[in-house]
Amino acid sequence: MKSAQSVETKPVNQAPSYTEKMLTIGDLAKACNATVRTLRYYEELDLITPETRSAGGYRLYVSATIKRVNAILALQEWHYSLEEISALLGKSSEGHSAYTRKRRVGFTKTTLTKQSITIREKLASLQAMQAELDQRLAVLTDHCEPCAVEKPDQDCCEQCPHQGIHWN
Amino acid sequence: MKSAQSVETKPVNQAPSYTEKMLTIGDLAKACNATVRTLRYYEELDLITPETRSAGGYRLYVSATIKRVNAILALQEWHYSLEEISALLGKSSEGHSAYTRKRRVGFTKTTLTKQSITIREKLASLQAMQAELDQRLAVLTDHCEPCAVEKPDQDCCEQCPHQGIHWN
DNA sequence: TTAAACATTGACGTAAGCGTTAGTGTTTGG
DNA sequence: CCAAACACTAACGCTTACGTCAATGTTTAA
Repeated sequence: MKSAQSVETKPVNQAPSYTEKMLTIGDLAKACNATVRTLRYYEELDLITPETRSAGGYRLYVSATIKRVNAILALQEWHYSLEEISALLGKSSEGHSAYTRKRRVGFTKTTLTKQSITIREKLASLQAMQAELDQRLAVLTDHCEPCAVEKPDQDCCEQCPHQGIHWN
Repeated sequence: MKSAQSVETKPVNQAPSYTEKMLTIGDLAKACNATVRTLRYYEELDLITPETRSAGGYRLYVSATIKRVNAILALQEWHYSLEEISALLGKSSEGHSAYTRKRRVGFTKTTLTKQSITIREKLASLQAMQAELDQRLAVLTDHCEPCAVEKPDQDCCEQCPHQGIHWN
C-alpha cells in the first residue's frame, strides 16, 4: 500500500528543502544521550515527531530534532514535568516546520522569554530560602550554641525568643 | 497489656519534660495543611514519629513536629524527593529527642549547612541557564529577527554562524 | 451513655516517566 | 543473499507520593 519510495533520504514533504541526512531513532538517541524508549514516549506526548517514515516504517528525524530533544532533557533536569515542557516548547503537532522563518523566530523568542521568566521566579524563590537559611545559621551560631553550653538542660527553647529558628 | 495511662497529656518518656499539649494526627494535619495519609506515609519513611501513642493507639505528636513537617513540605516544593529530604533532615528514628541540646544544635547546624550548599549549587546552575537564555534572546533580537526580515526564505539557519542558538 | 467525629491497620488504585520483554519485520555490511 | 544489527507495536512492570475505600476501634460532647 505504501508508495514505493526511495530508501534514501528524500522526504516528500516540503520542510527540510535540500537533502538532509536523516536520523533513525537509534541515531537520535545516541546523539542526545537518551534511550529509544524515551524518544518514543516523547512522541506519545507529542513533544517530538519524526519528519517522515522509511518505506519499512522506521522513524526518520531531521537533525534539528536533536536540539529539541536536548532542550527537553535540559528542562527535565530542572524538574519541569513533561507537561510543563510541552507548554513551554509547544507541541510538535503545531508543525513549526511549515511556518515562515519570521514566525518561527518569533515563536522561539516567546518561548525563551517564558522560560526566562519562570527561571527568574525560581531564582528569587531560592534566594529567599538561602537568606532564611543564612539567618537561621547565624542565630544558631550566635545564640543557640552559647546557650547550649551555658545551660545544657534540654528544654528552654520553648520560651526562647529565637524559638522556631531551628527545628529540633 | 498497656499500662493504664491517663488519657491526658502526660507522656512517660523524658523528652517533652513539662506538660505539653499533644496533637493527634488530625490536628497535626490541619496545622501543617497536609493530609492524614501524607503524615502516615512520612512515618512509613521514618521522616516523622509520634512522641507516643494514646491508650487506644492514637498517634500523639509534640508540637515541634509541626516545624519538622513544614520543613519537609517546604523542601518538597523545592522538588526534593522524600529520600533526599530524609538525607537532609535525618531520619526520625535517629532519636534526636534523646540527645543533649548541645548535640541537637550541632545537628541542626550540620543539616542547615548541607541545605545551604545544595541550594547554592542550584542557584549557580540556574544562573548559568539564565545567562544562556539571555544570550540566546540577544542573538534572536540582534541577528535572527533582522535576518528573517531580509531573507524570509526558510533555510539559511543551517549555514548561519549563530546556528544552534535557537532550536526551530 | 450514646452518637458523631476521629483514628487504626491493611490493601488496592493512580499518574508519570520510562524499563523491559515478546514476537516480528527492516536495513545493511560482507 | 544472508546474518547481524536495528526498528516496530503492544503490553506489562516499576517507582514515588500519596488517594481512597473498608472494616473496626477510640474519644468526646451533649
